[in-house]
Amino acid sequence: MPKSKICIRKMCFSVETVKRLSLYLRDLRKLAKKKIELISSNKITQLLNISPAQFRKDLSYFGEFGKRGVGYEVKKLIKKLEEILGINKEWRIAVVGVGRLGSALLRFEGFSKFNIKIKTAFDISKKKVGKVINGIKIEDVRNLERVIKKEKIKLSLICTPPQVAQDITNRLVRAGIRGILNFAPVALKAPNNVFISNVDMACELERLIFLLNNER
Amino acid sequence: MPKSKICIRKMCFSVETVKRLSLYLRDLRKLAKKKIELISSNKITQLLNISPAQFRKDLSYFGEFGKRGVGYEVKKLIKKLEEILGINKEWRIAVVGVGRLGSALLRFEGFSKFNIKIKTAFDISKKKVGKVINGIKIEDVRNLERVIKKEKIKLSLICTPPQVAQDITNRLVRAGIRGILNFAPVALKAPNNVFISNVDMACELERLIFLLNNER
DNA sequence: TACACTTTGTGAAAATAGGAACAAATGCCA
DNA sequence: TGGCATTTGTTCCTATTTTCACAAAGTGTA
Repeated sequence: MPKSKICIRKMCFSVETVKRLSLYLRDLRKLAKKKIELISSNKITQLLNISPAQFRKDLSYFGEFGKRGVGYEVKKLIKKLEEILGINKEWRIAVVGVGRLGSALLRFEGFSKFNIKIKTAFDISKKKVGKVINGIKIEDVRNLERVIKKEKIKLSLICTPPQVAQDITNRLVRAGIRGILNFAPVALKAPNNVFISNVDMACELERLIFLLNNER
Repeated sequence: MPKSKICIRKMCFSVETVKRLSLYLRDLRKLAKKKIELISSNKITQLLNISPAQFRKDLSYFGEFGKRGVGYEVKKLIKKLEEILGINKEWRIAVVGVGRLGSALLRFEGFSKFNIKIKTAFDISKKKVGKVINGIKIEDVRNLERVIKKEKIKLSLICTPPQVAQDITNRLVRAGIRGILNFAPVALKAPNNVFISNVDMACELERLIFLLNNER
């Protein structure tokens, strides 16, 4: 499988670049909080374990944001990154599966920083349907297609058991979803124009165990 | 920063290889459940969006596990992968921070598949300390070092607010922890001999938003 | 203005990862 | 047994990613 590449402005870069942009943005926000106005590529990458050249090259795909001999204006760069990432406008998302993880996510306040608003949630259990968590009403999963279409939601989190995740994916795609963040431990299939990203605790833990187990 | 590499048996491979091993293992277990005894590199990678050559190369770092003209014995390969990953023996871990995510993890049954046992949990809140969730007693975070050392725990999950995650990391390292799975949205610093892995919802979501925002 | 310092942006080089392709090994069937 | 069909393990080549290194551009000072 070829690594996915992204091409805009006649240049191509990898998804890794995009992930790093998020990291930069997070650190820049911290700096802004500390009232730091100017930062060099050297300083900002010291904390992140990324090389300064990488930082500069990542940004270079999108334009010139620094001033030679000076560095980068923190506030300005934050604005630019928010623009590049697309989080300068609100994104409404759905959560499918209101188990322990799903309900933790419904209550998670951190999303608003990225202009993400959980608009609706779905579950199959009679007990949960109709309940309201953190202002979000839990809908019957049978109405998934209808609600997603009506609300024109384009992004969804999947927090269901792995056995039903693929079925949910198919239904989400049919309903017009274009991006899925999958927490279920299963590799999902979807058309090429639907982006899937996996949060996989198992893999990460196993990686750590492998490393501890294979030292020296 | 150079990409981290792992070298054993005179060969070097990337952490990506290790992550893929986890994916292979997961699929092999599914096949075993379906009573499938033999599988080819072609078949198993079809589901995973990985090339057969990649699969074979990943395995080749650790030995020869297939039979030419035939394929791989599912059960045998599962055993081998468990051995390679180090999950053939029990790993006891700690969870620091019993908020919504932390308590969801304490109740998560999926760990046992990887021979992972949450041995202890820590929190700062008086309300939570002493409570037992899913058989796991919540300890006062002030006793972190003592308990970790006494129980000889080597792996920990961090589910605290980001502001305290670095301080917790420092204390865990002092107590002898060798691997950390970090859920807090912050880049943690630790000595080179301590492995850190991040589960970063924010980055993943931002990546999806970027992709949706930059189509065509 | 001249000169010494910084720091960016970027083309070129180095390092890394991925994939095609094929010899070697195995099974099957006539 | 011989020939054909599979499929692995591995080499070599290609593509991608990261880093190096330096010109260009800006600041500060005398």
